[in-house]
Parts: sequence; C-alpha cells; structure tokens
Amino acid sequence: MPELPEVEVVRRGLERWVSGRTVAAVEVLHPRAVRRHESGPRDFADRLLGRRLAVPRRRGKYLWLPIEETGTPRGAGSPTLSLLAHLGMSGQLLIQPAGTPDERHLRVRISFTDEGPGELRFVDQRTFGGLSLHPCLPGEADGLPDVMAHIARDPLDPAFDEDAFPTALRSRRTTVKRALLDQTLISGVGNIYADEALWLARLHYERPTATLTRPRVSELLAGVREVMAAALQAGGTSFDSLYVNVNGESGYFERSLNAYGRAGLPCRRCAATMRRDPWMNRSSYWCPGCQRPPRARPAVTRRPGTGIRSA
DNA sequence: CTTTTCACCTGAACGC
DNA sequence: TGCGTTCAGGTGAAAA
Repeated sequence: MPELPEVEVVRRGLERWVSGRTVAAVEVLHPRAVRRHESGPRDFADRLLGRRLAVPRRRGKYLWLPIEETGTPRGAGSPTLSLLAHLGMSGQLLIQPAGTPDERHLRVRISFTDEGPGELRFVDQRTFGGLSLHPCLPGEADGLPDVMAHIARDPLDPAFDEDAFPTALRSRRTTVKRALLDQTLISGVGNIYADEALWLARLHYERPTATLTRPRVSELLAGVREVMAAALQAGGTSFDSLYVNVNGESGYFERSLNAYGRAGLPCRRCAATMRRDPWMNRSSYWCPGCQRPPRARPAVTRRPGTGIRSA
C-alpha cells in the first residue's frame, strides 16, 4: 500500500534508472492501466514514442516524469507534457532486463533506445493505479500535470504552508483522521501512516477537527513527518507483499509500526491492549489507554441570528 | 459549496 | 475439497 515514503523510493529509483532515456516502444497489455489517459491506449503509446524522459517529480502519492521538449536546448522553458503514474493499491514500477518473463499482472511495458539497465514495467494486480499523459500547468517548472491542480502539497515539500495547515484543518467540519486522508488538505498520507501519526500525537481518530488547538495540530503534523521520515529512512516501507520498489525489492517496516496491524497487542507506550475498529469500510488501529475517544457530545444546531446552541 | 458514500479491482485468508 | 464471504484501500464521481 504505497504511501508517500514508498512513492518517494520509487521516484528515486526512476531518477537513477530512467531519467534521460528515450522511449523506443510502448506496449499496453491492459487498457485499464491507462484509463486516465482519455485519448486511449494507442494515443498514449504514440505520444511517448521517441520522447526523452526528464527527472521524475513527486507530490504526495503521485509521481510524474516531465517529457523533455524536442528541438530546444535542455532545460529551456517549462515542460508542456508529463507522464503521470499513480501506484494505487498494488502498483509497482520495475526495471527488468529485456527478455525477463512477463509478470502475471504486467500492464504496461516501456522500452528505451539505449542498452541501459532494462525496460520499465508497470505491474499492478488490482489495477487501481495507472499511467497517463497530461498537459502541464503553465508556469510550473516541475511540469505538474494539470489534473493534479487539486492535490495539496505534502508535508515533506519545502513549500508546504506551515501556518495555513492548522487553520485549514480546524475549519473542516469533520474528524481528524478523515482530514488527514483528504488529499486536498494534505497529500501523501494513507491509512497506515494516519494511524501511526495519530498514535504518536495521542489523538483518537474520531476527534472532531474543530476541537483541536493549533499547537495540537502542529504536534500531529510533526507526527506525520516523523513517521514518514522513519519510513523513508528504512527504504520505503510496506509490509504488503504486493508492494515492490522500482528495482523489485520488497520493503518491510512492520517492526517500526506502533499502531497499524497491532490489534490485541500491548501498546508500546502504555501497555494497554490495542484495538481495531471498522472505519469507513477500512480499519482504524488505536490505543484505548493513550488515545482517548472524544466524549459524545449533544448534537449542535445552527440557527440564523441565534448563534450556536445545543439541541 | 461541503461532506459523505460507494464503485472500482484481485486474491489471500477464513468459515462452514 | 469447495464454495461463499470478508478484507485490503486510494481515488473521484455521485449523492446527500
């Protein structure tokens, strides 16, 4: 289940093995893998052919390779087209020597004009992920695809707005975990690292965002960064065997997880028995000892002219 | 406009 | 053994 750290590991792999290479052939083995490319698989392949891929970029869980302009000096101007990749639940980008037997769930193969280390393969069992080509937002030097305009900056982005985040989170009328998973508010956080960050910040996932003070939100953000930094340090982590990094090596990190997957086990901080709650067709893992559930409050109604009163 | 729900997908694990 | 059910969960369209 790739979240930001895993995607960053893949980005680094692509930077090393794919940057600067020219596309020689594109084979789409499953049309669903390029469904976000609206002009279809044929157009996807045609547009990539003969183009050179620039240094990959990332925002949250999205990864893209700007297409270098042809006929202009390298580095001149901003890119106008980018190859966007999202790994979804089970996507992998693999570098494989030509001739390596196809993976069972191989969806797209991109080969290059040079000898190089091999071809780029997009493998995805559940086909939630995919590849697509998009125009870039004008003026974006990084070639940000236009379809990503609504994706917030992630907490490892130097341009992430520290001051605006607590205000924005507190103004959402929802609960704190929902807010963490809202990619238009903060990107890159998925179910696993959300639970980890909440555990670090001693916050229950159902805490209404409006009840958090700005300092508490900042602590939570620090928790998000801490768990992401640790995962990145460990080489991008996911214990789901479906996740493999760009070179095909699995990343494993479960020993470092304090909340996710630990139902029935003692909390590493207070020794209380960890719990798993069904939550939005998913799971939330939490410690009843140090992440106190919010007290059930009476419903609050707003009436024009009378301010806020309890029902 | 904001917030919530649900379809999309496959395969491992599990219960009977 | 085999069959049906549950679970995993990011995204965005649709609904509320």
